[in-house]
Amino acid sequence: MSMPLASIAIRCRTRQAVGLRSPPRFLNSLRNRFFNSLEGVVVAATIRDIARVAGVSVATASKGLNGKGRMRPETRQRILDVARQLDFRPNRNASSLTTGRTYTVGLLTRDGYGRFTPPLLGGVEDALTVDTASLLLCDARRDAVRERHYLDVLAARRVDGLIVTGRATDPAPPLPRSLPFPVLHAYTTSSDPEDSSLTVDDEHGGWLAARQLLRQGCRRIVHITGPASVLAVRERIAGARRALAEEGLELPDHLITYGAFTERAGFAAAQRLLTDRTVDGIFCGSDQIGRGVADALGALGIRIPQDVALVGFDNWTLLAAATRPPLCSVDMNLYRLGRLAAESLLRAIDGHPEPGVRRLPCSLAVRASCPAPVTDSTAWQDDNPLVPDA
Amino acid sequence: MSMPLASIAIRCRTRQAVGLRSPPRFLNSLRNRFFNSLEGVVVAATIRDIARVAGVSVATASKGLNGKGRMRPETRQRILDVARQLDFRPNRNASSLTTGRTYTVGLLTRDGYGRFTPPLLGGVEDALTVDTASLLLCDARRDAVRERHYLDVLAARRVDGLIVTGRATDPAPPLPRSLPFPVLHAYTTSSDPEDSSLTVDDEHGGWLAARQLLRQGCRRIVHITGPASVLAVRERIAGARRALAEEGLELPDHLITYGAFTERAGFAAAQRLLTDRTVDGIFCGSDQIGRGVADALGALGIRIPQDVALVGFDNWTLLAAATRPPLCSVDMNLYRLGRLAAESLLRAIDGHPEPGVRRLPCSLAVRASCPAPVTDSTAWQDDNPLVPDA
DNA sequence: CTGAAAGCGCTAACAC
DNA sequence: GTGTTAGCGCTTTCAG
Repeated sequence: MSMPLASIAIRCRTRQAVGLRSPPRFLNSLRNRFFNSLEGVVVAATIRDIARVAGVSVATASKGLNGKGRMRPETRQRILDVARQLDFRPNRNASSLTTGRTYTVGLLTRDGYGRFTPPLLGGVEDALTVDTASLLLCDARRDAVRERHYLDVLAARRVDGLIVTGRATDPAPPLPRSLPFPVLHAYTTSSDPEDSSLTVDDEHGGWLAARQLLRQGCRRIVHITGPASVLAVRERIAGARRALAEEGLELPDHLITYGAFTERAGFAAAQRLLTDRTVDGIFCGSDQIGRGVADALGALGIRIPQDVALVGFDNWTLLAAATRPPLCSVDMNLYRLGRLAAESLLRAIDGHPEPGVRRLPCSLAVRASCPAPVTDSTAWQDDNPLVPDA
Repeated sequence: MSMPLASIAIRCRTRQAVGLRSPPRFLNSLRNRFFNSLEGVVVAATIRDIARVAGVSVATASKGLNGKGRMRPETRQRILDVARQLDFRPNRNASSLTTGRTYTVGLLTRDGYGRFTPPLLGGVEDALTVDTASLLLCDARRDAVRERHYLDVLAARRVDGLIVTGRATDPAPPLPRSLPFPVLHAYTTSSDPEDSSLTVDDEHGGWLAARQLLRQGCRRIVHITGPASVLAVRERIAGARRALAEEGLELPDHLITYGAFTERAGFAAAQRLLTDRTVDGIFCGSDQIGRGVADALGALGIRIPQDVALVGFDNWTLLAAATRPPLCSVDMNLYRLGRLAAESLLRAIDGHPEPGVRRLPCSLAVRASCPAPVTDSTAWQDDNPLVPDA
């Protein structure tokens, strides 16, 4: 019963090498079953081996292995035992031929592996493993040709679905329709409302940031942020205005500085703004800006948060925690976004697409630059093990 | 000749949904050929469709599509034309069944998607696309169970090879031998000398850093770095010592501060060290440390580089460029490392493994904190489009 | 130069 | 309960 697998006495390291020296017929039928091992080449067990050794038919072996159909418990057990002994690994490529499911989803990034995609990746992968699905990675950079190419590759591999990520939440031109798999846009969004997109609620993030400054007691709040051409920038402003309005305050245009999302820009803007010593709170459009602002305030001898409180955006721990003092920041919960995106895609694959754009709320990571305690559930939960941390 | 594909009049969005309502026999044979499109479900063309429409046999169609064998040029052309018209996409899972190659390689990271893996990813992917191979992503975190699980998954998917990355260059316990595919360790290394590893030459990096400080005219150089338990830390020290020795100088133990790779640690160490005002150069073990050091010097009124020159490590543009002044830094060329790792793996897949540990030289990104001109070819080439930049 | 036939590893419909 | 049979889409002999 525990009949060992044949171990062919050719010493070599790869299937390819074997393929080259193999006589036409004999080894050919074994072509994709070669394993390397210390003893040389070993042949991977197929379901036929299992069936033979377990003394059942191939069909029964299949059912036994997949827990399908009805059969005597001891038969099933025997099949499973044999499979374990022979170190059987069902060839998923073969099974997908008949089932039509590959349990593979593609991830197409238009952003390389910049700042936003990696945290997403972690969430996506975690959600997919539940369904034993795997992730196929495609980086289209910002190149339409590459993108087209990858879509072909993904189609050729018959992925069950696709997640698209990008560098901004702005609606991007949709992928070609009539793709042979459902698509879900994560972080980035599609301009076609029929598509499914899951992204960040930047309005909410802006609201959280401003409200935190208000709680800290700030009354004269200014905003230093990125280019106005970026949707997220405009939405965060809208959110901040809503928070201020709730207290009867305003964020007029002349108190907003648009620029780059960089430390340098933050530093320069802060120097300029702080000639007005009545400012008591700054909402920074990114942690990089926040970092530059903090440095500028430090240089000017302005105390944080006593004189001016600061809230950043992104909760990029590495940066926010190293700021002096540590930077309170809005977290976009990208890990969770990835997770939910993958779950939504799995539902779409199961025939329940969820078209339209959905936005996920942000949370707040309270730190010393604006330490007012957060009493409700918007506090940042550390469910993001994948943020590069220090 | 341009006979259109049948377009079944069932409106629905996914194969699954079709599968559910499909009568047993008829649609069953079409199970994995459903496509979505505006008109409803469309059936993907198979090689049989091509053959039929082109008026040849399946075998001929196959040869024609793959450019194999001999055949009349016009026959081949006809086949290709039909394939294009029918938007034919060969099912790679099916072909891998017969060829034994999946043109898929796995990437197993033990580091999540932290600091070092993403730049690597870009290089790996670029090298793989040349071979039309795809990347299957597996994040084992630091969990042995997950790792074991993923190895099974990869085996079940019959990947052609595997790249393993990790968070440090220290030799890690090898994967189980007798894996059914060749393995290449990138950045991380295997403690088994039979395995193939490609990593960074930290000794060279340390040498570059110290030599740059020497060129700047520094004579009393100190080193602030991470924990001594990290191999890279020790190797960089060895390299720095070699550079200093070339000038008859030394880097005695008491001028080395071990700590964490953080800004905070760099800041504190610099404050302590600079009570000794004869120090004129600091080699920082990471850009984070460098950043902290620069801030400390700034606070002490010490000018960079006039009073003290600074060289960092990692060339993490985001950090190094934002330092005041911008931080000169050693680049580990991770994009290139990824590229070369993938190329080496492809050779291993082709039967030419390259066992042992190979180390790739570093380069130097010269910036204002230590601006001595670099005359030779060790200057940092900007072939790393994937470093998150600003 | 082309095609018929066999087979890759696995699943599923249907008899027995 | 279990086995027989017929595929999935593609490649590869090998005979014509």
